[in-house]
Amino acid sequence: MAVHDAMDVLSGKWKIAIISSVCYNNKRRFSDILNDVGGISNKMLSKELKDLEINKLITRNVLDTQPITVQYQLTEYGLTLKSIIDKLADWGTGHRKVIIGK
Amino acid sequence: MAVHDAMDVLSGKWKIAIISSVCYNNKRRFSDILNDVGGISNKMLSKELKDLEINKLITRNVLDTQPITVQYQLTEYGLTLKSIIDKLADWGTGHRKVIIGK
DNA sequence: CGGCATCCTTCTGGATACTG
DNA sequence: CAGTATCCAGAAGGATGCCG
Repeated sequence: MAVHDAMDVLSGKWKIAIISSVCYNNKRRFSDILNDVGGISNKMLSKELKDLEINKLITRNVLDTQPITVQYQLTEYGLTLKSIIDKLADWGTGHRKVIIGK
Repeated sequence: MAVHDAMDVLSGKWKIAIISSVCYNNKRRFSDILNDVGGISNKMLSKELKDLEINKLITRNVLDTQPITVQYQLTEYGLTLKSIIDKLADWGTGHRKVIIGK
C-alpha cells in the first residue's frame, strides 16, 4: 500500500517537526533545529536527520568553520512534501476544534 | 504545532491502513478489516478502532445478527481525511520510485 | 463474530557522558 | 559544534487463550 511508503518516511515523533524547521528557514544548522524542535534530544535529532538524508529529503553540508558547523536543507524532492504537511496542519487545526474544542 | 494534532490521530502502525479499508468499502466489518489490513492482530485492530471512534473518525454499529456482526463506517468528518490520504498515497508511490526504484 | 486479558518481545526514545 | 556511545524506562505491538 502506497500510503505506508509515505508514512514510513514520516514515522516517529519528530520528523515532521524537523522538516518544518528546515523548510521554514531554508537552511538550518544542527543546533538551530535542536532549538526549534522543543524537547528533542541530540541523539534523536541526529538519527532522524540521518533517516531523512537516506530518504533524500534533506542534504547535509559540513562547513569548514572553527568549530565545524553543519547545515541542513530540504532537497527539491523534500519540498514536494510541503503541500502535504500544510494540509496536515490545516486538518490538525480543525481537528483540535472538533475534538478538544479549543 | 497543528501538524502534531493531525499526526497524533494518525499515529501508530495501522491507522491509515484501517481508514483506507473502511473508506474504500464504505461499510466494513471487523473481520473484513482484519483481512484487508495484512498483518494486524485482533488486539491492535480493536484498539485502533477505539481510538478512531474516540476521535470521531469512524462509527461503530452492532448488528443484531447471530452471531453478532459489527460494522464500521467513516463519519463525514472522517471523510475529510480522504484527500490527505490520497495525497499521501500519491507521494508514497512516487517516493517508492525515487528511493527503492520500483 | 468481535472482542478482552495476559504475557512477552521489540522498538522508541530520554539522560548522560564522551569525542574530534 | 555536531555528533557518538551507553544505559535504561516505557510504549507499542505480537501470540495466544478465553468469553458472551
